[in-house]
Amino acid sequence: MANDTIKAVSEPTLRRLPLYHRLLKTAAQDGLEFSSCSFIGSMLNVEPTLVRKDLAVTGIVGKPKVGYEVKALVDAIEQFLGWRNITDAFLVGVGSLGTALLGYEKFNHYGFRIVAAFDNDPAKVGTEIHGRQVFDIDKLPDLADRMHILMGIITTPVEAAQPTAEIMVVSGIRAIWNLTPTSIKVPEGIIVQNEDIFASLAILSSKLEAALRGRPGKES
Amino acid sequence: MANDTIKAVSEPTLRRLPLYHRLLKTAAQDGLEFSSCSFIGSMLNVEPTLVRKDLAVTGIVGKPKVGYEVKALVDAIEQFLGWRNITDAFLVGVGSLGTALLGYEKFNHYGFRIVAAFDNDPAKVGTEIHGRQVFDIDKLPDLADRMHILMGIITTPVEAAQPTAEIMVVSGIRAIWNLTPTSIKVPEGIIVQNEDIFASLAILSSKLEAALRGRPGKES
DNA sequence: TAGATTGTTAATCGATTAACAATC
DNA sequence: TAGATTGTTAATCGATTAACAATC
Repeated sequence: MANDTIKAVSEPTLRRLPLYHRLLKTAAQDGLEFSSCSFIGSMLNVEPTLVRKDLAVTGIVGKPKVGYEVKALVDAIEQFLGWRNITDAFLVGVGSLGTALLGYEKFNHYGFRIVAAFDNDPAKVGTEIHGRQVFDIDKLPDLADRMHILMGIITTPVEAAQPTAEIMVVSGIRAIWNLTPTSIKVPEGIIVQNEDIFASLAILSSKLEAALRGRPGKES
Repeated sequence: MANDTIKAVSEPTLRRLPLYHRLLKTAAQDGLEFSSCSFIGSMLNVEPTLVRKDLAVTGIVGKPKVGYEVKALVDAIEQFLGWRNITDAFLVGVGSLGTALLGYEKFNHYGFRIVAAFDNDPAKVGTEIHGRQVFDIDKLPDLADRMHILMGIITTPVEAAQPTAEIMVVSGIRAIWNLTPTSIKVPEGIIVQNEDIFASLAILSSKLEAALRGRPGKES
């Protein structure tokens, strides 16, 4: 693989890969050895050609008339998505969502392990949640440095998101998963993934509104 | 369709509207009366023209040289997204994420109110979480019918998502917010919004993997 | 082989960006 | 008025879909 020919993978593709992975992993457990793009596509409502293009990024090649080897494909997707190399992460903001995430046992299947939590609430500092200690936010830079932490998760209230991100960045953290409903600003080279569940809710809300009452402001 | 003048609003637009709303609401509280698209765009890293096109869906018109009236815009976005008409919703699956959602006080700012929760775990049924009672899942159809519930939220384990959706559909629920990492199948006319936080995580994971190992990623 | 399925190139579709006329 | 900003139409860009040759 010549480096200059490799193209950046599109975000839609990255969003579909976990869907393929889940389907194929289940199928593998049920004994399926080979799978075609049409099968995958029909199960997930994705065009077979698109499936083929998505799978191409993993480097796996299929066999005409047979399809792809399911186990190899599952492995290749995991490898591609970085799920095989567990990255230690810090979580900041031990509210209800932060606590929920700390309770997710399966996080390490996705390449992550939350190793410590942080908060600025003295009542929470010093406690332990799902086996992880809660530290004062002031301790983050030193601990991140000593533990070589590269990933941070923000589950603070919205107004604390930006300051938290800045603390993370100066502490050497290079990838931030931001679960607050705001988009944070970071220097060049820092990877940020904003996950705004209220934006998702807005879509549902809007569609229901449209279905029940029709669009406001556009009298027909 | 025919000569229907109402065009469907694109999903990217629907995702940006809450961002504009939040910015403008804060700005209004700070005393800002008028705002231009360039201001909004520069704050949120969105092209001014795109902001203008997005805002057009709300029906609000701006004044050349002045911009848009902030308060009117905030109201119009809320109206458009359906945040002004509170919809009662049922939540199924009282795990860590479900509990976290039940704790969100601000849900009604987004047009929702979770009025009851359901689970199939006898240990949870009969308890109360953040002021909402937990019922057995078998009680859902009857209660949904009597309370005219139109919206359902699924926070069950992944394998229970599809059966739960089917119960919701036969109970008259018309919009489903699915927070499990699987895409559920529903009949024509039912609105579904899948919110897969692990897909978001996959993107972050993949980008970090790319950055650490030299595969070209898509920096934001 | 014959035919299903892959891998790849071309066409289409939709969203974003650019250009520009209207207007306060 | 002059100029900033809107609203709208055209150009661009990128992702999806269609077409088709290669191949097991």
